Amino acid sequence: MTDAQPTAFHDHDHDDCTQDVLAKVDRLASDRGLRMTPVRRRVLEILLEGHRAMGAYEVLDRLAAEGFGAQPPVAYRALEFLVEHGLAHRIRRLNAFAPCMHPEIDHAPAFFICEVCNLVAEAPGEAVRGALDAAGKAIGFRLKRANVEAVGLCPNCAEAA
Amino acid sequence: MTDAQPTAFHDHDHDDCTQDVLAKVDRLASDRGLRMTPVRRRVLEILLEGHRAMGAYEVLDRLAAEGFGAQPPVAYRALEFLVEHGLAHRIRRLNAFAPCMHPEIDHAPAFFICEVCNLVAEAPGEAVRGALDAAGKAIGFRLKRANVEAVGLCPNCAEAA
DNA sequence: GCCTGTTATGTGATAATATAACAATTGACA
DNA sequence: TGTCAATTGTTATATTATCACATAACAGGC
Repeated sequence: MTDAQPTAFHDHDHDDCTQDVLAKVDRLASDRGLRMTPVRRRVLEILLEGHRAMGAYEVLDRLAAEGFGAQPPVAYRALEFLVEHGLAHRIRRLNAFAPCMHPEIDHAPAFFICEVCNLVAEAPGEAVRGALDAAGKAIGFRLKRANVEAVGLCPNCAEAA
Repeated sequence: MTDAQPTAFHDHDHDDCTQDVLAKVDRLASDRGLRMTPVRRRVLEILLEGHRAMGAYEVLDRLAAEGFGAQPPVAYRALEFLVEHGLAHRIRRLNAFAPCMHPEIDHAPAFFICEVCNLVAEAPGEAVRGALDAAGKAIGFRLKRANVEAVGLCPNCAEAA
């Protein structure tokens, strides 16, 4: 089951939120034999610090400051690993990355990006994906992956406006 | 009304297809007072040459070869103009641009990108958009724009595989 | 243990994509 | 025809991403 309400746009205990995801990831990594090396885990933690998408170079700066390698491939490789294994998502619209909030489930996420506060929420996208599948089927397209990214105002910023 | 079947993945008279879009654009431009200057029109024509997405620098090379300016802003500005007025779309996944095949109608396109032959089809995305709207509404998000991009195999390449 | 193939990391260099800033030109139209 | 706004041209630079190759860590067989 997926959360009906993504936490991003709501007050919540973010430490809990983070720990929850990390715990899921640890379990999942040992189940699947993924190697959560120091860089990779640290990158995920960095992404998890806020419900924002982070550019590779922003991540890289953090890594470099902490004694990891300081060249772009260090960040890109870790990010690629996370994305590849469903532990993070790439938000194309922002040329940035966000942690996956549901690493085990919900593998058809839709992203809602607030253009004011830059918060990014990962919402269940099954219905969207269903519609997309149907549209693809209608034209004989064999759909593998999709990215669905919406831009607009989050509840808080919408109210403020 | 939107085409039920996008032409991209099917045999068709591409000259007709191109002329059709250009004619619509001309009409629309004069209706709305858009200035289809030489660069802009040429860029649109270049995009229309195939049902592929084209990078800004690829467009730029073509422009430069034809005597237009040879610097990136020349291409980016024309592309931005086209996108802004709904005459082209930006395919974030590819860092590239595709002509709009329905410049007047269908303003919730979903894109289907073939990972083998690189053809890009613009399919009606009303249903997808509807589902996305609903998902957004459920979390109180005021949706402004969205990009929906699917990657997979077009009918031809799927059959070949 | 220790060799060995594989996977991961570090580093330098560079490619590809995109924008800022400002000058020169063109077009609209009073 | 003068003037303002929009467009184009050009230089420079910012931002994002990858290549290529060396070094290090790890896993499994022996």
